[in-house]
Amino acid sequence: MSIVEGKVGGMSLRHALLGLLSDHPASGYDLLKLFDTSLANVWPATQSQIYTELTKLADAGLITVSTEGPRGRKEYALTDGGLAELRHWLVETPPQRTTRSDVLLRVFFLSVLTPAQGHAYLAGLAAMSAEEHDALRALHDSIDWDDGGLSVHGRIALEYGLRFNTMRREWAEWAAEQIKPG
Amino acid sequence: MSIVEGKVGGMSLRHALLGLLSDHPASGYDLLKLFDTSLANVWPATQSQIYTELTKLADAGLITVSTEGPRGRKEYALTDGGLAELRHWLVETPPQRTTRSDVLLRVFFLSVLTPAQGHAYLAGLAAMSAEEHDALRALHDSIDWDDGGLSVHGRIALEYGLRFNTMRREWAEWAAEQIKPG
DNA sequence: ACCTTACCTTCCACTATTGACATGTCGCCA
DNA sequence: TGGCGACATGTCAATAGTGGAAGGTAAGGT
Repeated sequence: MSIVEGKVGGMSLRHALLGLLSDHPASGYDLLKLFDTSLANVWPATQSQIYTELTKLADAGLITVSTEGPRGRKEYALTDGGLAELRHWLVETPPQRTTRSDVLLRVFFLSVLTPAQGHAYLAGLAAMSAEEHDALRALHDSIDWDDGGLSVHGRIALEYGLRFNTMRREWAEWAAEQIKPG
Repeated sequence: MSIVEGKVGGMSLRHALLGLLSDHPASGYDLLKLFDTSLANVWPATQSQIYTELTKLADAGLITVSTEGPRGRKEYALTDGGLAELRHWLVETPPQRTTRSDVLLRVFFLSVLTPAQGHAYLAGLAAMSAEEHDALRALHDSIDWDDGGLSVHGRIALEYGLRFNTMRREWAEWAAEQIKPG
């Protein structure tokens, strides 16, 4: 049974924070950085959201705070309760996928444009995706995989980015074929 | 610095509604159904959200309403302004991808479980994905593609679902390999 | 000393989204 | 007649997420 009250299913920001803290203690700022790098493609979050949630988490006893002076950095660490909550979320609550894709939604309605416009749009989309893909692959290639250069987390996130972008690119190309005039 | 500033933003529910209405007029209930079928994998929305947004859209003059009696069905139709807004959104506002994946986030933190638990979790995930994939493929195969059985929208949505699930399944299998004990 | 550049936290107003609850019409069938 | 299920809309409270503004600290260079 969950330690946290309330029956809401979502709240994954909370668990993302607990998950990051399960590795080692960190400040809000550290976590913010991690969200902007490792988790950017998986669960984006803003600064205001992170600090707010950290306060709630501390109030709920899932993490502890240690301050360095009255206005200084605060370091947060996972408590036993927090780890339990993280495990509970992982194994006992069903994943719910609510993927909202702005990009896909656009392509869905491309028929309101002229064929030329639609085609140009898709070409642009494919190019953008290809760029992202190349950038990711370059990053991927620059890492010495046998040297522990990246944690398993980072490696998985990277690979996910690669695969995700490959799919997006291929899909945009396929969609372009479907809408092509003639 | 960009010339165009001001509120850029999500608000894609609004455009999803405009897009659906660009095909033909419909009631809130009709749109609700469309969201539950065609758009379920692209931009999920609830009933309350849809009715609320339709009212706002009508207030903004982007759609018109025609009622059938005091408590009956209301039919909404796109205005010229609405179509212009839809086209504007498509061609002039940059797509912003904010994909939040509950599933991926979970896999990201699987290391807090025992290897056996983690492995079991991934196996379950892969199985779930495979089921969805099979269901989608069955649906796909049941359609007579040469008979106009599905609009280009529906076809694209279906194909997207297929590709998305294929990717999820393959990815889950790949991730299982990475975390496998030994 | 002054300035810049990280580092670090808090607060606020707003929009989006969820998950109920409430209400009513209509046609069908036992 | 009474109930059931599909059709259909409206409203609410609560939570999640966005996009800033506004601070304060600490270290290093000129």
